[in-house]
Amino acid sequence: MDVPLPHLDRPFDYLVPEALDADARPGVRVKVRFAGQLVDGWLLERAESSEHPKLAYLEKVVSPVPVLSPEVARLARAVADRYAGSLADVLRLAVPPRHARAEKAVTTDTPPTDEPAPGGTEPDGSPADGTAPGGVPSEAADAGARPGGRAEVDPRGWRDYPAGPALLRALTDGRPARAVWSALPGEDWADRYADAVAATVAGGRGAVVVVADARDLDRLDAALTAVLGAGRHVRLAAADGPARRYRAFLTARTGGVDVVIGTRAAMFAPVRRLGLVAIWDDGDDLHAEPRAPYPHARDVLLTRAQLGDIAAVVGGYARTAEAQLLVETGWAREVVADRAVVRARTPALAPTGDDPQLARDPGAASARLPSLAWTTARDALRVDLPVLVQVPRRGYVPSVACADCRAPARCPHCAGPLALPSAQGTPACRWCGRVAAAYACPECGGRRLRASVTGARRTAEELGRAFPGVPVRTSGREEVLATVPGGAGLVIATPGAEPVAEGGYGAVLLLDSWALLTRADLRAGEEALRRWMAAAALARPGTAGGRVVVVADGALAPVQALLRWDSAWFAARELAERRELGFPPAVRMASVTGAAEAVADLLAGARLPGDAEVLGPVPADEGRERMLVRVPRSRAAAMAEALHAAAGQRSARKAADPVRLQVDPLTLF
DNA sequence: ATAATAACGAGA
DNA sequence: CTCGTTATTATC
Repeated sequence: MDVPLPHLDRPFDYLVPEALDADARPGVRVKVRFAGQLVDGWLLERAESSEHPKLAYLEKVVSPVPVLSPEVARLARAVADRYAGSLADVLRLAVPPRHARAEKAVTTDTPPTDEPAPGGTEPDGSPADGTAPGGVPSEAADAGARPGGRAEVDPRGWRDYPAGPALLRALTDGRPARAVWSALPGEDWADRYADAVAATVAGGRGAVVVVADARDLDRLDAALTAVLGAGRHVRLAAADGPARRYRAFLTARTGGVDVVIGTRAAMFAPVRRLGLVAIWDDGDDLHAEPRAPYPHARDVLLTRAQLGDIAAVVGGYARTAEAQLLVETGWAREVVADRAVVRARTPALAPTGDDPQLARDPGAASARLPSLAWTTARDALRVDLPVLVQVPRRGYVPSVACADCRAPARCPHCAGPLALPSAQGTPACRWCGRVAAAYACPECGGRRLRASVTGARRTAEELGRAFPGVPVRTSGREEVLATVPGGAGLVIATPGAEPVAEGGYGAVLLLDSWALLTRADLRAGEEALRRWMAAAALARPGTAGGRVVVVADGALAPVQALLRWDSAWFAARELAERRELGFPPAVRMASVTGAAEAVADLLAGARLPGDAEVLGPVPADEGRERMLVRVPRSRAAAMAEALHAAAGQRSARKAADPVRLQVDPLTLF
């Protein structure tokens, strides 16, 4: 039933009139009379009988195309359960709005088929909750004959990773390998994903690959066309418009292609005999769906892999704490290069202290650049190589940190972030609301706090003046460049918009890292490292003259991780810290946001597991407030169920003011 | 939203 | 005890 009310989140039985018998197949959209009015719905299954005493008739079959495949229906239910949401909400995300003309064009020749995914394990909510078997098979275990004598796919660049060739063989053999892949600097990730998809297709299975934005999608699109040829895959992205999107969706649904790539809209794409799900750069916040129930593409894909014995690859230059958890629980195997190979591919990386000890050169002074950054850029330009300068976007969140050692200030009670309500006020926790009157920094004992604010754009403009005669290009929100030519030139880019340079950059400068590192965000360190690695990966290797300068204290952990190109180390550290503080993904959290009484009402009615912790309330925007519920991962399903049921009670008695439920919200404040 | 149903209270 | 009215709850 396509109504978002949580208390109606269950199937309803209807009689099928004779005239609709042929069209009324599972997966079609229908219209039914419900509570006196016509509402949209989904036909989930046909049955001989019903428990319900008096049934109404199906009013109409909207279209005979069974757009909802059984696999996706099952996935949607699991996702709704995980996120304390309704099936109808998830289906709205999973099946794009119908476009009649596109439907006519696609379905005239090919009817959809429903081949169940092979294997299949019991849905248990989140895949990482248990330690399911999986991982990349070892070389030895893989030595045997492959079923059906399938052609082996050349592992190409995957040879740089000891577990890489075995991963590709597993894909061709249709085994559900699960990999967390740390890409080498300079790696052509799109080519590697194209290889993985080709290996899957060679084994007669399909694939879904999700990337964060249109630029990454274009790159993957080109790589796949090169490897598979044209017409073997479709792209599915909301930005491509409703008609194209629905057309691509139907092409996949009807088996016209076995490979779907796209932005997060593609995470639910129906693919026949799905054998591989993959995500690139899972730390990018664009992977988090902003509509209820706010599922994350990584988690949806992993749930999908878990439900269907499907291989999964979570890849990026940097590793998230969530990916690290998959490795540590044994759910996935890591695919990383040997240290010697990492060293050979990494550009020369150096930190430069935060105090801008300005260079003697007048140019550097006017650009407010630390001298090392300036000389590094100058040297690269002299040998006719391009220079990338990464500057943070405007509007990052200012935070409160220790004035002496600059450690982010955290609440002594719940470890939430401290904020200053006014310039001269007392710091208060943004989670539990407690006032930290006598705050003392746990790192250095300092008692003074400072807000950190940095200018961003000006730096970029002044840089151009520091290197006269050098062409300057910018890539950012308004205009994102995909590539730049190889010669001397300055490229100023905001994180995520860095163009690829032909032959690689001679120098990469990472500026204003201060702003990234002190953001009042749980993921500040992880996010900084992710952005730095993404930019630094575009530099040439050190042996070919590539250099990277990060304007940050070399003693800080994220900076250390960058210098050693070891995000696995950082992710493990990050995860350990979150275990200690009780943060996701080590625990599961849910946020409940709304009018104060509504939030209190919902929580009062929720039969939460006994070990659930309730934090707050803290003020949220527009006069609403927010509470956080925290449970061990083993109680995640119970918490989601309890919150969903409580929301159901409220909607059943038509409680007026709405409450927003969010499981594992991206930002906790 | 709206119809069935339970709950309630006044008058016989 | 019945009827008429109102709160409650389920919605095939």
